[in-house]
Amino acid sequence: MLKAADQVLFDQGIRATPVDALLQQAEVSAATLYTHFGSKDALIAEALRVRLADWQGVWDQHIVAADNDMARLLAVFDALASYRRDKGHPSRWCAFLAAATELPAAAEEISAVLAADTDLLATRLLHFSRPLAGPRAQELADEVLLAYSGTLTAFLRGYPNAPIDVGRRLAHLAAKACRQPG
Amino acid sequence: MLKAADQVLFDQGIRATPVDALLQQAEVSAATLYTHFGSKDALIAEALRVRLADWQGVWDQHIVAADNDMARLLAVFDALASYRRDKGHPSRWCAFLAAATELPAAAEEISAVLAADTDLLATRLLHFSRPLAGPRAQELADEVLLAYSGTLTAFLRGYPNAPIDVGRRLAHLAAKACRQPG
DNA sequence: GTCTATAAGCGGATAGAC
DNA sequence: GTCTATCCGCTTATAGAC
Repeated sequence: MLKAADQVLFDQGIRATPVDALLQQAEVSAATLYTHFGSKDALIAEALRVRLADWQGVWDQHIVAADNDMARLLAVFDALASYRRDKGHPSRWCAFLAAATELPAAAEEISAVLAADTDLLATRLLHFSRPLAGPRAQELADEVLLAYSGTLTAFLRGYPNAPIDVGRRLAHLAAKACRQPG
Repeated sequence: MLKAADQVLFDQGIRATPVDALLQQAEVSAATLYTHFGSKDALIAEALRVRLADWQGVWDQHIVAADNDMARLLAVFDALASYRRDKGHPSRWCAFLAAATELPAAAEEISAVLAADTDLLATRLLHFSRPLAGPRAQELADEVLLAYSGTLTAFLRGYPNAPIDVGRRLAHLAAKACRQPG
């Protein structure tokens, strides 16, 4: 059920997907969904929570595998590539940003996950920016987050090609600039 | 009517806004909307076309005002700041990207405007990248487009603060790097 | 717990008068 | 061309049997 929801909701669109489509995909019946989750919104929230946990796990692996400060900062781009590659059904772009756009008056339960995603990004990128940029760590973290968000949005836009490479390049430049001010 | 549509659709959300809300905002009646536009989708498409034309005009002004190659490339960020400042009701982020997310199976009329926006960005940024980056112009244009998209998405994410400054900084770095390879 | 069938409400669109 | 009133379909959610 959750797997089906993740696949269809974030590929076809959250609001564009009627509950019936989820039921059909999961091969269960309406009553089952509503006894387990209570509402479509609650199902969305749960699917987002699962997704955030999965994504964090993939990112963790790439951080552990990185062997220097620069690689740890840029691991977020490698993790994104892995996450999308390993997932059978890659979402159209970013499920969290899609939810923010499609559900502007989302239930607290939903917006909390979006905030958690942004917070995870901001916190980790700042952490990994410190050894590279010292006092300019916040500046660097902001730049990398922007490059990362730009990469995600490039999937939605369909342009440019190979957005992960472009975003990674941008982040790399930003990191080098903070080491060599001017 | 179009002004009301632009304000409400792209601030409250396209799908989240019922036709009734647009009618109330514009102080007209349902029949009026449907005789003039034919459908909600057609109204959305027209609002997007108007918005693209306005945006292009603002960008034009900032290009003309720029007095060197670097300023012309970065004018897109100044134009974005102007556009949002001068608009009474700034949209939540980018109307075109919002439409792409909210209407995944959009009518051709709508997706054409999105394609036109991306095309305008890609074409102009490549044009202004040439004098700065020469053979690496495409590379630079991709990077600036990514930084620009990241800036827009930062409005949706609510983070980082001052996204236009961050995006502009990234684009500037990318341009400098193309002038000084390595 | 899961199914079938159905209720309740909303949103987009239209009919017909003026 | 605009309004009032209304229709129709879709979507979410529930009731009641098994």
